Amino acid sequence: MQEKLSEVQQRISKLEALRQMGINPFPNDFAVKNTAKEITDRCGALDKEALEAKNETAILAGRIMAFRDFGKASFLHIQDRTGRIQVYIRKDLIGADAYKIFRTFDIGDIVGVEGKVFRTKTKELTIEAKIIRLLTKSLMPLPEKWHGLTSVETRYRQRYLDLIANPEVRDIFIKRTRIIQLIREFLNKMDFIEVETPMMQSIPGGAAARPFKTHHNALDIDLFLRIAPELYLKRLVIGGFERVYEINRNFRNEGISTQHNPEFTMLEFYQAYATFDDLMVLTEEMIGFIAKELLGTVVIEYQGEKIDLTPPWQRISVKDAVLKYTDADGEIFTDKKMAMAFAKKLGLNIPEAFSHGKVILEIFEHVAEPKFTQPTFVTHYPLEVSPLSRKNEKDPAIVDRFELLVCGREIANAFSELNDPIDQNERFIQQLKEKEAGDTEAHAMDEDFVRALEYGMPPTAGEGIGIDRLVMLLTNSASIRDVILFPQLRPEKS
RNA sequence: GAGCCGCUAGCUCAGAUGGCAGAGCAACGCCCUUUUAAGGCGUGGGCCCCGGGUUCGAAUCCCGGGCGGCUCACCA
Repeated sequence: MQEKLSEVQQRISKLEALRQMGINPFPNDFAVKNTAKEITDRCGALDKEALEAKNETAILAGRIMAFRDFGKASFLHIQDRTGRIQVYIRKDLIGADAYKIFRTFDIGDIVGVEGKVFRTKTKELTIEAKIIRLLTKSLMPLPEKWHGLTSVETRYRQRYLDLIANPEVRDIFIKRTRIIQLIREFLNKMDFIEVETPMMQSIPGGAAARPFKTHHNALDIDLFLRIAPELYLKRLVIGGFERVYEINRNFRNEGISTQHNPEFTMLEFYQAYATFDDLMVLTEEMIGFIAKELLGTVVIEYQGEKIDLTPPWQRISVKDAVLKYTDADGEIFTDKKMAMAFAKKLGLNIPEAFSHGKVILEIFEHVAEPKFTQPTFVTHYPLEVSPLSRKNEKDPAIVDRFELLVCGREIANAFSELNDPIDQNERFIQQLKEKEAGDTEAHAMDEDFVRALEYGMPPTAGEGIGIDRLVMLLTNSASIRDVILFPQLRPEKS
């Protein structure tokens, strides 16, 4: 019979052969004592003779990543959560029977190893195995050792393979975790408390975006996945949590790109008795702290650009930025018709229904936003596009708000919070008008939030930082999919 | 949603002009007790993304579809 065996079938045969010999290919009784890194740290400084004299031993486990077979001896590299280490297997040391079993092991199998630490001729720190045991049989062949896994689609769909094969990918996700830890460390030290607020909301508020809709059967009500936690966090400030933050997912039913994933992670924090000016300083300190702890420097490189995070960062108002990068007449900020005409001149296609502020914002985003490569706080956004922000004391057409731009991208958005319930109610009403005029992203009315404000919210400043984009920046990642473990893709089978 | 590019062995990739489906790694067999992209000799392995069409003949040309990437639009 010349039945063709696939590699998987070959491996299943090996597994069955082991079972025939009374060996469990999936045991769970191997007590791991060491890691690759711990062994390297412990023995890395010792030379061949010193190692010989000290008789250092190790018990560790990991996945077989490479195999070099010499007949009666073999070298392999195994990989655990801390890295790779070489293992040397000798027939005369583990015994002929054990060696025969060992020869059935494949790349990808997970093994436990016990032995002495030594150095080879080429000085590589190596475990000379006294015992090697199969802990998990792998039936699927791993990606190739040299090129690794490069198929972008497979990397995203089978992220575990990406993590096994590509150490730099692993690094990025370890850095992501570390960044979030550092944020918590920074904020906790400042007496912020971390909270969790609803992901399912009956009024999706706190941002201008299209939500995902779902339904609760028992209550028989439609709910929306949240687009922002903002209004709930402010309710907590009203409740007396004067410094509060949440790191969690937001969901927006919009396009997918290198900058956008339908679910993304946001840090939002609120500090009572602070202003948006205070938050600029806090932001400089926090991101500087993260960069220093994570990378050891505040001068980072992103996609070929040197980014200097040394404070203070440039501050410029929307108005000044537009005037700086265009020959616009100052009148466009007071006259909507002038603004529309100027936008048209720039080649922007702007619906008549857009508010004056939205026209200004469109102009700003078109002409100025891409210019800000170095970290820049763009301040004083138009009132109409900021329905939750406090008005500027001197100019009621603008609000005390900033966005942090790095490499032309928005990393953070912050403002002194509007805490006047009557003003807030009017702003919501204005948003409803814009919704009627055709703006699908206009903010919804939230009467319960207005009621909360009526009890009195202390003067507060709040900020949101897009964690995925921050991680992209700090890990030099070009696409948001490279910092999200399982980015949204279309299902594989149609 | 639009434009451009890609999809061939488990992985990484070749396969001008239409003419027997290829390499390296991985796998399998043999040799080899300090290698590290080990080496040597040999062997097996394919829904060429899917469906139509043109043709004596299609991985290759044409049409439709799927999935992915990039750019743009929307957005954070």
